[in-house]
Amino acid sequence: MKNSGIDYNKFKDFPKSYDYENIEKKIGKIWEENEIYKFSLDAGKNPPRKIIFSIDTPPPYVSSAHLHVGHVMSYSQAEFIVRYKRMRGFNVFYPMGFDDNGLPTERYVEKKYKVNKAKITREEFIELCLKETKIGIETYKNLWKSAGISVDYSLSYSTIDDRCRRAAQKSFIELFNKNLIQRRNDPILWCPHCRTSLAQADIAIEEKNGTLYDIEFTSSQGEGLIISTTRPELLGACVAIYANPEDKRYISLKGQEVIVPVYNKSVPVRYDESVDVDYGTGLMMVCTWGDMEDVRKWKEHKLNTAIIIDTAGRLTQPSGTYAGLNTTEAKKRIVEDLRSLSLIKGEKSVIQNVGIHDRCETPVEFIQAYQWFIKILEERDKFLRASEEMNWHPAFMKERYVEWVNNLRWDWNISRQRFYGVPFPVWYCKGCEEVILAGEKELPVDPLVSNPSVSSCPKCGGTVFEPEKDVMDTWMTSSLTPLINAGWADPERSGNKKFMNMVYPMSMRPQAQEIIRTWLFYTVVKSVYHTGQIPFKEVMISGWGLDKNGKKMSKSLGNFVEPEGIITRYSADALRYWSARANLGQDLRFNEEDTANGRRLLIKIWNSARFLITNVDNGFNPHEKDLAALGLGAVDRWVVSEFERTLKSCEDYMESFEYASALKTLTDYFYNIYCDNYLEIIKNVFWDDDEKSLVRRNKVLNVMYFISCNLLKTFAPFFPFITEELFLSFYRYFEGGESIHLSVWPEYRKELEDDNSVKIVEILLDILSASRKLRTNLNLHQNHKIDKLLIKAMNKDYAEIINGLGDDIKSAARVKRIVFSDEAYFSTANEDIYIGLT
RNA sequence: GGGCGGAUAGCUCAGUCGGUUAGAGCAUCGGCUUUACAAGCCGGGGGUCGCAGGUUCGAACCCUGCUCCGCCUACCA
Repeated sequence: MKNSGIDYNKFKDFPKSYDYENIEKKIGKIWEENEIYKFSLDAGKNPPRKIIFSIDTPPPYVSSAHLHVGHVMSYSQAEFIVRYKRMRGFNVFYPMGFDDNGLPTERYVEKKYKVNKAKITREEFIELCLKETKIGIETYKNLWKSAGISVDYSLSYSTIDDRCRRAAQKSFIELFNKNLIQRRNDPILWCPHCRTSLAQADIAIEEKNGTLYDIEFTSSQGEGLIISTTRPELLGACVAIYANPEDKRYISLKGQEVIVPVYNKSVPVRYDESVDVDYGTGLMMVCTWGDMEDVRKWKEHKLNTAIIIDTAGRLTQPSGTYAGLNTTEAKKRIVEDLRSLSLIKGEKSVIQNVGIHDRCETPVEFIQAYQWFIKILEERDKFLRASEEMNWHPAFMKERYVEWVNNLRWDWNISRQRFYGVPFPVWYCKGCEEVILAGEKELPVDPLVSNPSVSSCPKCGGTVFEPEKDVMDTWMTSSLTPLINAGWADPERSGNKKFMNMVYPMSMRPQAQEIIRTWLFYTVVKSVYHTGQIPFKEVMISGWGLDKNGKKMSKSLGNFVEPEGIITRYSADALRYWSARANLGQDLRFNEEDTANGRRLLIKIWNSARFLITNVDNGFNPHEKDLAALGLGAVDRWVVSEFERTLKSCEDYMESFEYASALKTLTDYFYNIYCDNYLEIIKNVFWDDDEKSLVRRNKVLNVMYFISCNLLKTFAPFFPFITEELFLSFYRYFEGGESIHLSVWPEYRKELEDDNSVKIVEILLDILSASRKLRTNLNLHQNHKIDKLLIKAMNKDYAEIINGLGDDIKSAARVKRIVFSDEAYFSTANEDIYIGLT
């Protein structure tokens, strides 16, 4: 690049301190104004970016109030890799979505406005949701921008927008046509608080303290039978008594009926191997339905049905006097009644594992209703095979996925009896219940406001249609993010198979560990079903940000650290430094000290660059000659050689997503080799004005430029702000280009590795280290110039090397002369070399 | 009950293929301020690598068992 127009004088005024607060704001603006991260299919002439690297980034859900540094950690860790890939010449496709439909948003709005589903109209509710969605998106964007997340925000999608609704509905129709979706009247998981059905993935397990009651039933022959249960309120729903077929105590009950207390109804005795002989009395009551096991027995043994709980979790008429009570109240009442009948024969405290709805923590019940299911149980193998085709980082995270798939119990129920979600593109014929689907061109459609395109039922000719009122599970949409990003359901892209093939399967899916069973799994399901392909090639799973005591940060615990304050006090780059300290997939405690360390590193980077910038001479041109052609001294070759090794190792780490080790390698080099040794050894050349120093100065400047510029580039994925600022205010004049983040990653040049220089400089470093120790022992200032450095070298080769390094040793040890002398008494790390100072 | 991860210096964490005396940062202690940086530099001290066995010439690392912490999962009602 031509550099005759450079104003070298302004380099002399380079700011002494790094004003991160203002500079980060300024750089953020520059990126935005110049659209540095904008995706374009034909992006980049220099360098040409032919291969697309596409990222399926998590769309955060609307409630932005819960954001903490752990989120920044997760997004940053993925972003280190993205920035690295961008500098490696990939055309980065990095869209950001916002997950703002479905129950999470509804829950958030319910809490914030203290409303509930029963007391608000659908329209009012949706309006509030849309309002909060907008606020949430803005808050998120601002935070991600201030954290330096280099997404192309013009590619944003929101899971409630037309595009996403179209995709979700298209997915439904396609799966329906492939016979992978069906509507069934099944017992399902139900949240009495949200009054909606749920899928297995929406359930969390919570340990609760409960009571195990021993209740006396009566056999048809009048014999008392003790049965232990934690749910006496379900007595009215009891449809059978079970024993283990091996249990001799109860063989005689075979064929008998048992009288359920309070209700005085007869239920049959059945046998099943799943009954634990040693639990309680070995007798078990089975209800409609207390848990999944009840459901299984009900199905397999075709038991009677006695439903006594309604959609609000209240007992119904068949429960008799308990009708209208919720389960907790009913339990209390029925226990009182049993007690007065002397039928409670014992009780003890137990810890139960109760399934709760993960959004509202209400214990789930089982009810029966027509629901839409996506078949997943019979296709497990496909989903397991898909996991083999993806590269998992870290590898052990795959196990969690495999475990989940192996433990699936239910097909995926996608029906939700809620308001704010994507509607099913479905009507039912009133005459024959035939399912009428919307046409693909009509999408997105809301059957509550539109009519089907057919005027009569193709099956029975009926002309009256009922719209499906339920909405789809929010994961029905977010499971499509790779396809949404690829324009799979976009009419304007429909002719452009080429684009889809370029970005899909996505190159990388970064995400947090807790949504492996939901987002990751469901995305695999959809991809396999729709395209027969895996959705992405690389899976990158981050750990959690923990608080100081090792607890997961969460709003409810009140232990979360807000990123904004940290960014203000320490800078976004410093927060990213903390994020880079955890190995991928490992949880990391948040420690303000670490961000302070990050800030120290940034300041050091600033100052070391400043040392170069303020010392370049007018007309300085680092590209005049190749480094190798400058006739460098041993120390220069050493620092370059070590850099090349560092670069190689950094690259290898980044390629395997081990950003933490990459950064560690870089900072070790930067501190120990470049700053503390190289700069300390050579800095004399800027103080002395003798002929020798002047000649040396030019070489040193070239070396400093080479190292610091390349090091800056390798730091850029981690610290995008400070590296950009330094690039724009200095290096750009020699490198060209408009952003360090669009510049080319340094080329590893093996020919610059120089083992000989490393060996030679090791001797210098041994002497330097010993002289520093000696100065400390003598209470001498490290820079205080001393007259003589005494050296005793008990090996001829060493003496020769030391002679050759004379100027550098004098410079490094801050001495005027080197004298070989047997009076050198102070040992160095090299047992054949001793030194002394006089 | 099953699965996964973790336990290394006072604290937060590295530790690659099993290989010299187990590392870093912070903290701590001592020293040093005109000459990139005191938000700095130089130096020191600090470890039974969770416990117990085993394999090996050699183990923080591999094997077995156990303890504690975290997460996921499960039908002891």
